[in-house]
Amino acid sequence: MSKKGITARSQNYSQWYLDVIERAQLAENSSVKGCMVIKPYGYAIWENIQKELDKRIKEMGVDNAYFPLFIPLSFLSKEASHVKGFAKECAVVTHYRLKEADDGSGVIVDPDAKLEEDLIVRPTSETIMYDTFSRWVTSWRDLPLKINQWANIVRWEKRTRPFLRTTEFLWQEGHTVHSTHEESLKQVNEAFEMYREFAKDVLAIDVYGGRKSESEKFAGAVNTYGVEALMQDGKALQLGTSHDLGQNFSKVFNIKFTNKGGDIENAWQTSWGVSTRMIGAIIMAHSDDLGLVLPPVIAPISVVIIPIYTSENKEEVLKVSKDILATVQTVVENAKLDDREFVSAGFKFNEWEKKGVPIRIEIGERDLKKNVVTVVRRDTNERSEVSINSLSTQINMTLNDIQDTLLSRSKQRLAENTHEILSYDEFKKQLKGNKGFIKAYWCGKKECEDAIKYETKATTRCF
RNA sequence: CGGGGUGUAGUUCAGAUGGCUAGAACGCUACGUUCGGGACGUAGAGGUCGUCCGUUCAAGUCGGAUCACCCCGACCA
Repeated sequence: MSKKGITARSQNYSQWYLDVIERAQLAENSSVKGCMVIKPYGYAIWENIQKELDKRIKEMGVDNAYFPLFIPLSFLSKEASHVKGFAKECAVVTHYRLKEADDGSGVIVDPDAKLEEDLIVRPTSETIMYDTFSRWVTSWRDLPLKINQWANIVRWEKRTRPFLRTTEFLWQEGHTVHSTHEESLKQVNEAFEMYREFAKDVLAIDVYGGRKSESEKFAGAVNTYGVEALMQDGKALQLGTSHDLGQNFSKVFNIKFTNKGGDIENAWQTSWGVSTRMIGAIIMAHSDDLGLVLPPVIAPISVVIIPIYTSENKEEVLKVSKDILATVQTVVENAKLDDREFVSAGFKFNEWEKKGVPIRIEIGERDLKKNVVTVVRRDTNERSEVSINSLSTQINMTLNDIQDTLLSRSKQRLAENTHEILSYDEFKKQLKGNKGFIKAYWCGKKECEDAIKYETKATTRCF
């Protein structure tokens, strides 16, 4: 056992999850209850997720924009089921100026300037965006309108969990407006497929996708399609959702356009999003008892080089290490040489292991003699000696292989937990008290034959 | 909102039945020796024991109140 070990998964999965976050320095609790501080290393992962996702969003013809953090309370109330779903978790701003106490003590006391209309802090941006869209859309020529925003949102959940459910979190929300339902449905599917592929190609997580049940669909949507991943403890986690909003919002926010024939119609809409919860999914899908394991595509550092030297050969080892860094950087930009002094090599091994760096290269006396370097891959912890000549190609291959290995593990896990097709009643019975395995059911209705419904408690239960 | 728990150093915690001039580990600072799996030595810095009130010659320790946080439920598109 190491000095400050991480709790084993088998012992306490929930504690293991928290330990990995702490030891990998991804995030920590803040002074504000339910809100976490995302530390530089954790944020770097988010930035890589953003980079990869933003590219794919733009490929769908979607533009980025930014809308206000505050939403007039009356906006939220316009769509009946929407307000019903979100009201309970909204933070509300009722006053706008603090004032100093009259006694001159400088103490700040409660404000007395009451807002004319209360503002809520956005729990999602449908309403504030669609109010704007109603002015942007007047003709069929304005459609489709496709907008995405990267933002923070606030949902006052009673219980929180780092990355999985926090009071404030970061996400991306796409909102589109179309002239026909057929076209908006296509968009719902396109976003859904984008998430599915993103999970596989970038996060190396195989997902189960399908239509969410009536009770789990988005408040205000006609239908919600979700992608769910299976974690190592056998529980499911919702990664992303894509909503068919029908005309529910366009009717109450007056998003209307004049069609080619000169008639005025309500538009058809979609919305879809993924959040920082994906970082939680990466942790739970890939990591082990030694710490974080990151898929190379989103690892902030994909190769770390650790020189091992004594006072006698320090100069030489450092020089070779710098050369190796240059070599590795010809194939991966984000390689790093850890040349910190007064920190032992063993400490460095441990630290980068906890942080999930996919490949570690060790360079010491033994390697120099043989003209090789020692390469250790994080996913399997296998060590091998690689000659310096073939290093760059070897690194490239290994990174690809790590990404593939993580995905195939994830695939296997999902396959082993085969979805059972059950009657709705049987499904409900089994779900009750269950850990939250993904289980699919067919409600028996003809119109549902093509989209088997599924439900999971993963997003509604903490572990 | 129910049930349980905890507030003592930067962090994690120890301090039965009141006697404290409040400790440990890790972390931190300085110097030196180290460096193939979390190094070591020496010297240091660091605290109104969550807050308020009470009991007592004496409170980290006992009582009351209050605040905060954590866990288990309930709730959670």
